Amino acid sequence: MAEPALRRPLPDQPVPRHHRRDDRGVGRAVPRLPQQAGVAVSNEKDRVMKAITPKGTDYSQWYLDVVLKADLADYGPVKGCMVIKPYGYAIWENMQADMDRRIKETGHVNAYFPLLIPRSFLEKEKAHVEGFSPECAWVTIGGGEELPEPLAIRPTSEAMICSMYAKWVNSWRDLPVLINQWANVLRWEKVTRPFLRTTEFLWQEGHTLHETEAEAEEETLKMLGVYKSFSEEMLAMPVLHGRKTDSEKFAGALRTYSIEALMGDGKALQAGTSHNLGQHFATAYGIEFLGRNQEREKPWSTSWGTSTRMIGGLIMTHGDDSGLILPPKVAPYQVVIVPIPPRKGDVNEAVLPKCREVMAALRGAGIRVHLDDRDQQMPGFKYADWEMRGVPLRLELGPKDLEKDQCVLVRRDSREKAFVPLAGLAQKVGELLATIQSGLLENARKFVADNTTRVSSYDEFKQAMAEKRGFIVAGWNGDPAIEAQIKAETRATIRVIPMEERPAACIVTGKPGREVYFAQAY
RNA sequence: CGGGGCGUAGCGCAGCCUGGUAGCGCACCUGCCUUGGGCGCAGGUGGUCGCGAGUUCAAAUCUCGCCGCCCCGACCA
Repeated sequence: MAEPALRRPLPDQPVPRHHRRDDRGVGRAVPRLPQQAGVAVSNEKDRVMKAITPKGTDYSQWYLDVVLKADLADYGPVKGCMVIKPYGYAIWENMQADMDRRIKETGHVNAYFPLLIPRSFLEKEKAHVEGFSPECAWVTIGGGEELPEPLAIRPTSEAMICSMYAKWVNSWRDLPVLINQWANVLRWEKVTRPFLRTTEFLWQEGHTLHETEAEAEEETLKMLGVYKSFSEEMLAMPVLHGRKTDSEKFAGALRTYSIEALMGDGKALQAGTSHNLGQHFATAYGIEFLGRNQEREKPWSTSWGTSTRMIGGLIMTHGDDSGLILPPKVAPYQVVIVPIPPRKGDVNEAVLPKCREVMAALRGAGIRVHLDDRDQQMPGFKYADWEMRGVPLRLELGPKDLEKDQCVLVRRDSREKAFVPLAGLAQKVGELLATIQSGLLENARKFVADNTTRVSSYDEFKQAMAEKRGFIVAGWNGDPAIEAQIKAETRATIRVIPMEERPAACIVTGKPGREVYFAQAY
């Protein structure tokens, strides 16, 4: 069988894939195939129809192709509002289940707060309302009548939740309040991209109250740590973590921390944020409690969130020119079984029953398995199809394998192929999945390391930004004006200030400062 | 919000310049055949050409207006 073909990415012609009814590739720097009326390139027409734009040709087109071709999402009728399709939603459910477990293990409970927020509520915290007003959507009519007060569709829930907390908290004994909610939020975005920045998105938002500033800070950092380990352990997506500069801080926060991942095109993606809100919201929303010393006090609050944006990060961290590559821990199907039907007249009709048997055995071992028993598709089609969807392991089982009591396992990440005895298969599969999971993280870490540049002059900085982007470690003196200047001149912004302080001279001014991580942001 | 591109079948496109009532590939349906890397053959289904005006005997095609979508940039999660 065509062993060499196994190692070759399928779309071996740079063919821009388009979607919907637009972008003919005109005006874009991408090659087009010569196109006669109706005659797609003859011997490769299928390949042409199904291909994904190679990353190197057009990274953002590659991303959109993968989202659509892997069947993760589709565009809805309203700009920026996507449908998360079952396959994409299954990934989210896997992420959600694990994140939920981590949130609960750190002592939080779930609740649900209303979607609609009265304008007067939102307006109580000045910086907050200013930060969100440009992207807020308002409901002004209800039941056919104009409302006495417009209602905001939540862009985030601090206003609603803090208002409720004001009712609920009376004593230091009521603290801490540790509540999380899973919800949708809406932010009116000018530029949208599936998963990365959508008008409506799904997330979890934790909102907590604490007796002291130290406790609030501890909570803020604890959740940042939860996000970091989730990202690395589940998504195999390595992240930097650290504090945001004032210009990147959440509207109304005292301090914002974030985790930042590096995408395949050298841009950074903020994948989760955690805020120490100080007493700003307690003050604005009138949350007070009677303290241990019998005096009225204001609690310290935090909030932290991760969203469906992480799915975008997942795609761009691992995907290749054949499509998605999913870490086993979040893959809806960890193994897909492709049966190779017996030839006509072949007495061996045991292939499908055997596949079902194998599926049952793997499921019994807790492995998520799908049997692709569609009889109208060729095996080769199925290989390409599931590769596009990123299934970590493909299991082929045909008449020849039955004779030898074996099957064929092919890894999505390395395309390595192995003949494996059916006896003890579940254990072998489990091991392979674990290997793939850790291998993906390792590769991603290597990518980050290879694309992190430490510079000591602004010239080096500019050169690094022009040549490879990625993370750039450089000295900064803490001046927002310098930060703005660097952004204007290079597009790089400070992604995080690392937790550990390392002194370094500012690359622009030469003044004493500290090392920070720069990158162009998504 | 600025720049660019594009709206014709589910998807990708041709037709438009030079008006005459819509075509190709894939997908889909039926049958046969095939199945270890995107099978093959034959026959089918499917479109008020983004919307609205105008010009004309006649508009996918020409004119004007509107709407939408994608990409790049600015801005913001």
